[in-house]
Amino acid sequence: MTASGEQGRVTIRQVAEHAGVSEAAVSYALNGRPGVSEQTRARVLAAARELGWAPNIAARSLGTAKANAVGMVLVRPPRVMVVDSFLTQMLSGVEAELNRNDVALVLHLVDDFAGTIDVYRRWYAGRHVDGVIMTDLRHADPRPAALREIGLPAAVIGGGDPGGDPAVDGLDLTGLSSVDADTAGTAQGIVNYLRALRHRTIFRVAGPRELLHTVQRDAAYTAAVAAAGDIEYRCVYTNYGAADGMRATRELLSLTEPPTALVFDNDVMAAASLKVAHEMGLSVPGDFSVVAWDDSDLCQITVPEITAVVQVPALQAELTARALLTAIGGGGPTRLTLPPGTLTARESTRPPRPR
Amino acid sequence: MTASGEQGRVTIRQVAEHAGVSEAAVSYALNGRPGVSEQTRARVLAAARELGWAPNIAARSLGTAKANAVGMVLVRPPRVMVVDSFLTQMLSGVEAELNRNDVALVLHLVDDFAGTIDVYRRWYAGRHVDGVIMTDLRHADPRPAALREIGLPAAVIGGGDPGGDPAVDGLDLTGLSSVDADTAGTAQGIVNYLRALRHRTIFRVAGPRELLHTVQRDAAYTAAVAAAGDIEYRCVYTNYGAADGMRATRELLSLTEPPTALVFDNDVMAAASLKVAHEMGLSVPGDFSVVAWDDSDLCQITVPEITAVVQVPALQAELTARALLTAIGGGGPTRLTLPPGTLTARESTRPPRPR
DNA sequence: CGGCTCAGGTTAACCGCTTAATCACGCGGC
DNA sequence: GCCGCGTGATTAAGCGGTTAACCTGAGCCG
Repeated sequence: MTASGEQGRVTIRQVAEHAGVSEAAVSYALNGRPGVSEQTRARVLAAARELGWAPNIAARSLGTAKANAVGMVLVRPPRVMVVDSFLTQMLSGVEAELNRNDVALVLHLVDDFAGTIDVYRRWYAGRHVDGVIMTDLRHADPRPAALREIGLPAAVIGGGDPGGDPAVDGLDLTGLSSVDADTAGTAQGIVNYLRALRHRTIFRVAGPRELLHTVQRDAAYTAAVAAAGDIEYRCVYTNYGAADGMRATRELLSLTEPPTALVFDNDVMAAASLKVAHEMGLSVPGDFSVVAWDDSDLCQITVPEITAVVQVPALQAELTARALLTAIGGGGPTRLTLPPGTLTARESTRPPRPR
Repeated sequence: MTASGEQGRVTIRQVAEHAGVSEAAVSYALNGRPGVSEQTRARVLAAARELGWAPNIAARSLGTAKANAVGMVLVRPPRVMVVDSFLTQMLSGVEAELNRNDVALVLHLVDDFAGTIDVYRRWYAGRHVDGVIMTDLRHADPRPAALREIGLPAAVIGGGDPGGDPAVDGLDLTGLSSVDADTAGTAQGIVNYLRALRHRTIFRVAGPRELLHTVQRDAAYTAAVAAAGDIEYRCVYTNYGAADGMRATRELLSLTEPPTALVFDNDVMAAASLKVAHEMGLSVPGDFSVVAWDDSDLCQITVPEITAVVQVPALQAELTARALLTAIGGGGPTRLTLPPGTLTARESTRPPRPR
């Protein structure tokens, strides 16, 4: 702290001179390794602090063959609004864990999904990162297999419920870590809630079908509806965007047998549905109820406020990062499931109008 | 591509053997440097491709004393929704430019603003990055001076209009690069637009006062209003959040002399104001008009749709990244101003009700 | 034909840190 | 009194590139 801003960074050598020991001793001392007495260790530490030394990570990486960094490749454009909020929460969670372990986060945006694997390959070959974190797993996603082939440790945020059938998902997560929310539980919660309000026709506006995320929810809803036994369920897929949400909502509400409740895979589409209701002269929750899976401020600035499920992506991401670090450290892969999201009832849900 | 997944990465040495030349020749060839014939260069390149070689960045960094990376430190939590969208757009822009130059982006989130400078210091000392990109400059922000002292090249997204008075802003941007939008022009555009609609009382719900961003807009609006000469202007500061926006809106609309138009520093607050209008039994744009500075999907899913100013943060960020790379490369600092944002008129603005 | 130049290559030092191998030395045991 | 041993240190060999300095031979000139 004292001596910064000088030309030429402080190296271990200067610390060694200053403390009157060899460079190796400094290295041992600074890394908390045996081989030096507590006394010299203290002297070295003092010297390092005094000179404002910080390890040259390039040198360290070269020596240890570890990058002390993990990478994330995102596909540009990062979809839409909500997802932005999701993204920042995830980054926040990931970083929380990485910081704790002095591991850096390298971010990379690619234009097309296909480019992702090339980046992984380069990262591996160049020892750029020690592992990667993935999100937005897709149906038949080539990344898990590629990473296994490359030999790069990886963890995935929302990787799929344990027990997800590889044959169905088109992917094999062997060897990868993953942390997922309890999709089945959440869907059940939503269905039960609406059913308790006496809704029997629940339609869903989902995300893109390619996303594993969506497919998982498909399965979860289907199961929940089947368990209830007396509910009519139906689903259309979208791209998560506001315009998509509006189109889908219009379509579903125009059916001869319209639903009494609409559930959305994100908050933006749920909010957009209110505009459609307005257009069509319908009232929410008078004519139909609305539930959003994924909460945000947005759900509270609409009229009516939207009933939503609260998830904690930051925590999920944090645990994923932890799992990755364990895997990098040689521990086996972790497979974790978080408790279901909790539903916050607001103004957009109510028993259906008796007919 | 062919030979990946083998144990032990491919080094320059193996490429050299494979091509039948020395390691140095390989280095020259791969870096497009003179010293090898076109013929051997081609042979080396072929060998490298065939073996799937990629430079070990640690080794390269150590040799060249360049990290080939730039860093961004963000303060957690990343404020709110909109800003999330801003963030992703910025990252997208930054990455676009960095990718083009094979420079990595290192992201770091800190809990308190104060920690930022320590990170910069460590990054510099450890040659972690060659430069940093800043956002959200504050009044009396300590970062520019610190970076200058440390000697780390830096560029700031939205750094302040050239001509901004250091004495006023409490900061000195000497030596730093910055790319800003034409705040003055944008404010003028908004004021002119509303004035043309015959609004004479325009109140503003602004962001946090600590942000330079907000202060710049203060100056811009004040100037625009002064130029018009016949407008009553007034401003309250918030934290950008939906709740803040609602509170501020309520406050301003409850004045004995309420405004006929409200301008907001972001889209979330503008959207939230519609809810307040609803609460108070007022109509938009019947009772007052609404303009958002910063556009997003959000402005199009509300009823009425919100008139907004479109900015291009991605471009701004991209140019900032470019400026940083130039600075790192030894070029002088760049100071750039982008054209004003363009106003998109939607349903939330209309001439005021004659009284 | 000797010597100079220059393109095309090679050798080896170095970047800063890690770590295996080595060493000095004091001490207890036989 | 000598040997073996453990402790606390040092020495030196990499890690995988970059690059200054040096070498070699062909081409050219006077």
